[in-house]
Amino acid sequence: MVTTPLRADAARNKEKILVAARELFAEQGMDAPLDGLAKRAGVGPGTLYRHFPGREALVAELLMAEMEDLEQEFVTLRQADLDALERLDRWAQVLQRWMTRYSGLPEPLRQALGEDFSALTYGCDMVIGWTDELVRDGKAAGVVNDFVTGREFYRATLGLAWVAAAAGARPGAESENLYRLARAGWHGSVE
Amino acid sequence: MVTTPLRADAARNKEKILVAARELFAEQGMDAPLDGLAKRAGVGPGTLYRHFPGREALVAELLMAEMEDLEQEFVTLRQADLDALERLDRWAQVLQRWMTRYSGLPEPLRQALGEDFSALTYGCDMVIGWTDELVRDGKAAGVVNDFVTGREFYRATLGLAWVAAAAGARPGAESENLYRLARAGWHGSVE
Amino acid sequence: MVTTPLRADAARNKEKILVAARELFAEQGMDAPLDGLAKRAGVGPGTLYRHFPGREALVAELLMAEMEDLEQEFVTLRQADLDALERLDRWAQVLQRWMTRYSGLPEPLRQALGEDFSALTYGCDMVIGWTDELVRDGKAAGVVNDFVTGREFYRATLGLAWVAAAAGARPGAESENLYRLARAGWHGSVE
Amino acid sequence: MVTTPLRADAARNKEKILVAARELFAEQGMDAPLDGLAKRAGVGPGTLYRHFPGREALVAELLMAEMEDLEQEFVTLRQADLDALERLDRWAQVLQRWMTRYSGLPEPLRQALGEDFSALTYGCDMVIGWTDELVRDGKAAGVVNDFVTGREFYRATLGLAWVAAAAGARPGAESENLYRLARAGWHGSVE
DNA sequence: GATGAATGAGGCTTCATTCAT
DNA sequence: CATGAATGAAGCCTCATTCAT
Repeated sequence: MVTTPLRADAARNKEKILVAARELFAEQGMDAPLDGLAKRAGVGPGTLYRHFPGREALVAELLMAEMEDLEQEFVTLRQADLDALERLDRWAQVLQRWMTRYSGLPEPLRQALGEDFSALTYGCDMVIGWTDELVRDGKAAGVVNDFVTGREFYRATLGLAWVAAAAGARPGAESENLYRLARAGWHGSVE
Repeated sequence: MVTTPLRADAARNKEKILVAARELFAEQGMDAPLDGLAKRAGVGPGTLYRHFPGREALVAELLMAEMEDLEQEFVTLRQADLDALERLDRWAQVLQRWMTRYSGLPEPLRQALGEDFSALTYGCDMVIGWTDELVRDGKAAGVVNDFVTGREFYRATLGLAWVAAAAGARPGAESENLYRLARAGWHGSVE
Repeated sequence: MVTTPLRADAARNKEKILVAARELFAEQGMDAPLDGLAKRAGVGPGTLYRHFPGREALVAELLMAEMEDLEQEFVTLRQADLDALERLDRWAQVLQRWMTRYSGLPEPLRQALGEDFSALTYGCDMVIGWTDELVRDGKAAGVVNDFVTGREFYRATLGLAWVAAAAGARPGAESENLYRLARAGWHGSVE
Repeated sequence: MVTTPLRADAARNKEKILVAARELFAEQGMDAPLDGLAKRAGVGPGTLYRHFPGREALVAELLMAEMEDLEQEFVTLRQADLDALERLDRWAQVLQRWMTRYSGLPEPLRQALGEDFSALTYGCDMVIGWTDELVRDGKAAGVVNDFVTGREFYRATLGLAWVAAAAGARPGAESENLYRLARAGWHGSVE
């Protein structure tokens, strides 16, 4: 992918938009009106549109930006002196945090799962790939159930992240238990 | 709650609306425009609003109507000559089918989880109660992990039902595995 | 065409819209913004949209309303005690007045000529039919060139009406001459 | 009007724009978005605006460029060994071709007729002047009606060119007749 | 001078909800 | 009560035009 470097002002605006989007999406969920986003970023709707033709493109870029952090965490985790199970535990948490960083984010992530090509699939597939790597390690180490794949792990995490993010969800014990359930799911021996 | 009995024509209209809603929601998902619903039911939007002040009320009533079937299944299941694990397996399937009967249904169900009072909470709490009963039986029989509650079971099922309903989800094996994962979650011994 | 009679308020609004449209189109031409029209009529954009889904529908209705007047003139003319030539002269004037009643009207009329079905074709074809009747009479009376048809007559009139309506067109003699030219065109012998 | 000669690159850009405009206008009509024009010409919109402050200026220049061809045809025609009537016939065709070279061109031409000063008036007046010359010859030869002037001839041609360009206009006979009508208009006797 | 990013006023629609009939 | 018309706030997008780089 060849990307001509952006002009200074364009880069500045794009950044302003992304910053504003992070705030706005965090506050109002990911289907907050884009016009409002433009206003918040202090740019015209046309500018927003120039940089991101449609919400999906925006979300994709937003996630890609954060995916670097995610990759960082992945790399660190892989190199860490931990056993496979511990790694998966941590990765699950990392994933969940990533998936719920913005209210409403799980929705587009789920959608990406059902599409072969979309602005998001590329990024998501990357994440699934990382997950799969850890899951395979887990299986090799005998701490992950046979039938679990990286994709399954990812999907389950996504689903649980989604429920856990219910509006007035009691924090603490409840999320805890949900996670234990999932963990038992991929780790626990069956029967 | 004292409810004055509806006039015959009013009752008929309400019924027409509910019937139309079932069809419409089945076709277009639960956030289909209400205007279209009114038209399909052959009533004016005003009438729709007289009976249901907002979409949530409508959904709640719709679900309550179907909850009778669900209760029926619950009762049957409880009386069936099955062991606790088998019961839970079947219940999980029943639940999942119920949760995905309409595309978009999981969303309001999740919302209800986070609210103390809403048109849906009453019905959902009932379902959770039934689930809890089976879960407790399961624990008593030693086939359900300690930390799992009916509420958790319900939540996990909801989350997984939601992911499983991704647009172009490959049917078959994939959903299968997701379910196995959940099952291992509440059933599987940990460590 | 079965038309259920409009409810009083609907009829009132529709009328308000048509009245406003007449004013607005007369002032700003027929591609004046519809939002502005709604505002001028004192209704919401939704109301406008309900009555006329798109500009074309509005224009068509507007013209149909005025076509009644036109038909009236046609009928009167046909019954009048005039020779065929005189009739055509008058009809040409009537036509031209009709075509230029609103600034910008010729454009959609021209478009209708090129379409087989559109909101306007029906009305236009009616007008062309009337014109043809008079033209045929003219031919029978030997005052119209052979090769001229009602459609041609209509088209020529439209084209000349369009030029004549140039923004700052000098009124008077100029239009006069244009008309004489057209007249000589279909009538043939020059006085 | 004193024009400082353009720098070589500027001249090149202007040329690129005009070339692109010819193509674009031919494809999409004269109200094609200027953004697209700039892109097609491979220049920024700013450059476009530096050379042509607005669409009208561009159109004017475009036409002026093509007017040289037109003048060429005029000169040739005048020197040709033809009688006055034949000349007018040919000129009418030349004019019409010129006026419909781009879809949507008649509109600005008409506008120019109503303005005393605009980017287009100069060019148009020139064309009208040539027309008038031929018309006067025609009158002298007794083949043009008295009341017809060059301006009238031009206007009638424009109007008929405009109608003839209706979207789905049946080609052939229809346009033919329209032309015969116009011809009979200025020439008077029909063959 | 050239570039192309930014602007921002509108354009058209949609739809939950209210209210006249 | 039922009806369905009206409301009007948004939503998204386009494009002529200006201005920072």
